[in-house]
This record gives sequence, structure tokens and C-alpha cells, in this order.
Amino acid sequence: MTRSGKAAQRSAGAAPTAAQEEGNRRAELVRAAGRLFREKGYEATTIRDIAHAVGMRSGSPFYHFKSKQEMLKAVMLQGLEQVRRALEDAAAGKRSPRERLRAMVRAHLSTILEPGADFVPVLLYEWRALPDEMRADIIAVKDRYEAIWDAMLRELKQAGLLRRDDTVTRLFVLGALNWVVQWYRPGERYSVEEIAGRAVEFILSQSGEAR
Amino acid sequence: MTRSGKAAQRSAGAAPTAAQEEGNRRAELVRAAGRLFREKGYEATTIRDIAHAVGMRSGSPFYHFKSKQEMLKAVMLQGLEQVRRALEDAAAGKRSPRERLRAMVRAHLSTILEPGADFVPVLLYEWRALPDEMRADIIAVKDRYEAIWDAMLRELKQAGLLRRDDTVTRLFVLGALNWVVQWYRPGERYSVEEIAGRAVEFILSQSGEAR
DNA sequence: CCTACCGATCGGTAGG
DNA sequence: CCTACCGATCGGTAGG
Repeated sequence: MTRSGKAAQRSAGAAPTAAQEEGNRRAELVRAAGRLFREKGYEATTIRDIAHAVGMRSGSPFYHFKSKQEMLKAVMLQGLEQVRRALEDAAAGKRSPRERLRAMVRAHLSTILEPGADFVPVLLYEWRALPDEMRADIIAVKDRYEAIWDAMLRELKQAGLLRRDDTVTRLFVLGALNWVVQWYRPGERYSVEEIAGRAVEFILSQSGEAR
Repeated sequence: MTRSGKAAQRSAGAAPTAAQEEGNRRAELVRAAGRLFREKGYEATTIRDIAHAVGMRSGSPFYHFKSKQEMLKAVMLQGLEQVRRALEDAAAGKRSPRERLRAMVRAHLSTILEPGADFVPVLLYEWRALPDEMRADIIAVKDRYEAIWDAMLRELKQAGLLRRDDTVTRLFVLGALNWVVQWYRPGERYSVEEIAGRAVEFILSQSGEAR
């Protein structure tokens, strides 16, 4: 699924070009780095861990990345692109404000909780490890992401479903959602779908009737 | 302020005993460790950093702690005791449910945001670094902390101020609050007091009149 | 609590 | 992308 995009770039059946192979290897490294950074944390993960996870030797990742920090940056950028795309898709559907909120909450939670969804959690919890200069590139994308939420909150307020639609409210909302990664365990008691429903209910000031 | 408790243990004017001096040094190490763990993260902080912060040489902290992990555990336990005590004090005041909630939110946020309040943020964000065996000791204290919130939520629901009072609701509430450490900057735009007020408003399903 | 030290490991590089 | 390697640093210990 993650790969279908890549695969579609080459004509069917043709052997991949050298550049494509290289891109694949790079993508594999980012994926492995994301998983390890999430599981063990950036500092506790070694380049050797990442290299071995994709069948390389310790020095080889530096052929694809200049430094460990560049790998972190790549993971974070991928996480941001992923969650932003998911959110835009969710918001695009023609639905009522409430239904659109629910779709966005579900999209956000999925990107954080689904097995293999490692990029965004790394983005959320490894800021400290990122050098100042690299943050600017990330903040630009982050702003676009938050703008989608701000638009949603404005809409909800106009519909009388939310008391306030300012920045602090958005931070409370995203805080409640992002915190779910701390307690959610797959297959245990609540599904992502159920948590999304409960979150919507928690966020909105008027319960309204179901659905 | 943090020290007045300690000082009160000895009779006024008397020289501290050897055991008290030792306890003070240990407490200094915990404080320094808390600050550094918070700023740089557990993995990125070295024993040497901590030692130098209190004027010791690199090997000396091991006279007080068996390992770096034991230092982390000490920081976390102190964080939990601190936030639990603050919360119990806040909840103890004879007030309306809404006022009690506000006091608890303020207490929780203060323990996380006030300058020098490093223990709880470490507790929140360094779980990964703590070995399994040490978690049990911490979880026992954590349960007592969460029980206070559960009681508060039950009360709010009975008063018709909250739609639900189950575990997921508590997790949303604490998520929104704990996330504030990610965006709050002292002296910038919002005070802790203001954020507490906004959080209460966000949490409750009925706005009611001011105050 | 210091001095002196150790084994292990880490991010990164040169040279192919 | 591998081999071979380097300088630096780290958590921890012995012996006082």
C-alpha cells in the first residue's frame, strides 16, 4: 500500500532504474529509522540498528544521508506529509461539519495509532533532537497542517457546535488526540474508530443526536 | 521554598548531621538530573553532565545512585509525589465542583509549567527509558494520582457539568493538559492561570456563568 | 567523594 | 554499498 505509489512510477513490468532502486533503499532506511526512533527513541537508536534493519552494514546509511539528524528530519517530513494528506482527504468529503470533524479525527488518530504508523509519533516526541536549522523546513509544513484544523474549528463554531475556535482550543484538541499514543494499545478494549467517536463527543460542546 | 521543609527537620541553628548532608547531596543530584533530563532528554544527558551541575566529578554520583536508571526513577517518583500532593491540596478546599476542577487543573499545570518544575515532564516523556522492573513502583503511585481525577470527574458528571466520567474521558482531559508543556512558553501571551481557565471551559460541556 | 581507568560503543569517514 | 578504522565519549568500577 505504501509502495503502490512508488511502483506506479515505473512502466509496468520494466526493471527499475538505478535512480529508482536508490530511492527505494532510501525509503527503506526512512521506514526502518521511523520504526526504531519510535520504539527506542532517537538517541537510543544507533545508525547500526537502522542499517542492520535493512540489511546494510554500519557505514552504508551515510551513502544516503549525511548524518543521523538528516535521517530524523526525513522521518519527520514524511510524517507531516502523511498526516496532512490524510487530513486533507478526510476534510475534502462533502459532509456536515460534525461528520467532517469525525473524519478528520479518525484520520489523525489512524496516522498516529495504526501499526506501522511511526512517522508522526516521532515527529511529536523527538523535536528536542532536531537541530534548530532543520526545524524551519518542518515548521512550514506543520503550519499548513494546523491551518486545516483551524478552518474546521471555525466552521464548527459557526455551526454552534463549539464555544471557541482560537489557537488555544486547537492546542487542547490536538493535545487530547496526540496523547492517545501514550495509552492506546492495538486490539485492547477500544478501537481507533471508537476512540475517534468519543473524541468528537468530548470536543464538541453540544452533543446533538447520534450521527 | 523547596528547601524550607528540609531545613525544618533540624533544630534551628544546629549543624546538619552527616546523614542530612548526604540526603541534601542526593536531593541536589535529583534536582539537577530532573532539569537536564527535561532539557536534553534522558539518553542525551550524561552522568558527567549531572555530576558537574552539582560540582561533583564524573564518578561520584554512583556513590548516591547505583545507576543512571536509578536516577531517572528517583526523578519520576519525586514528580509523581509532587503532582499528587499538589492535586490533593487543590481538591481538599471546600469549593463547588467547578471551582475544585479549576484548582486541580491549575495545580496540575503549575507542576508541569512553572520554572523549575522538571520532574513531571520527565515522568511524562521518558517512560521508554525506564526498565520494566522499575515501572511497577511508579505505577502504584500513578494509580493514586489518577484516582483523584476519576473522583473529580464523577462529581462533575453528577453535577451535570460533564457528559461522561469514564477512563477515556480522563485520558482526553489529561492529554489536553499534559500537551501544554509542548507549546507553553513562560511569559508569552498566556499565563498558567489563563490557560487553566480556558482548559476548564474546554473540558466542561456546560459553560455556565463566569466564575 | 576523588583519581584513574576500562571496555564498549557510537557517529562518521576514507578508500575502494 | 562494504571494509576497516578513528577519535570521542559513555556508564560504571576499584581503590583509596
